[in-house]
Amino acid sequence: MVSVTTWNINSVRLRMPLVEQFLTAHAPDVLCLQEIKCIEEQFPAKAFRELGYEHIAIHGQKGYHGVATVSRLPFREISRYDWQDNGEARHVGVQLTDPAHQGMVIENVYVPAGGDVPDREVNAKFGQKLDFLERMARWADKVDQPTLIVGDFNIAPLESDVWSHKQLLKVVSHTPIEVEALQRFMDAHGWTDIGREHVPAPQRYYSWWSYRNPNWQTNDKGRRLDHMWASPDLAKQATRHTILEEARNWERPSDHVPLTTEFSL
DNA sequence: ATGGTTGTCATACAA
Repeated sequence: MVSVTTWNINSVRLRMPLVEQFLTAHAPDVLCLQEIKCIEEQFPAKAFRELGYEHIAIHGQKGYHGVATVSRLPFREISRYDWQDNGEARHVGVQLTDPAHQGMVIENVYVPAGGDVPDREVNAKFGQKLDFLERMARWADKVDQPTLIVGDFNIAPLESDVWSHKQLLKVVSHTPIEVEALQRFMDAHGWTDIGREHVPAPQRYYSWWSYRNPNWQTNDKGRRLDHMWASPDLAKQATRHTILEEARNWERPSDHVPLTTEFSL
């Protein structure tokens, strides 16, 4: 069995106590973090090692963005793509090296949020988000190994991935143009959306609730921005998928919650 | 239509 968690942690240094709480209680084999918000030298590697996560791949930058993958299973870092073509740290790829794990590739990605206005003519960040997705699609077309790609995709593609489809149609993260770009990425490899395999639409499934709504639980204006997508054959080996919604209620929480998938490898 | 919050870094920017 191999278990993998993805979690946008929104500052790994600030939230290391929550990470420790999560790892102690749930102990996934691999943890993919997004928005670590630090450079490699500032990453709390020692704390991870002491928890048994001795294998660490960090792609960081000062203050913003940044991703890291930590693991109890041995891996080798294989890639750091700049799909935005602007030097931001938004991806790191690793491959498990123990033969028992069949060379499983784990890609950890943080798709840009894309700013507020869903129009690339007036909002460059939105254009960068769309370009990022197109470059991901071109890359996915060539993927030829069993791969799991996880992370904060910053897009909620399905109607049941948001609290109100109608009210969010013009809100960045749920606009048709983004959903279509994400679909091109999906079609380029034929990924399986593991989250929706295990929690089929139209069931409620959210992974993020804004800090701007203090009554997040009562109002439940969530979105499914975080995803775990697998190559078709690998997806068939996914046995369990969990959403740790309670983590949104922890003290000084991230606005995203951890998602975990277990594979029979 | 507007503002609501958080984190980093330095008082603005990204989400």
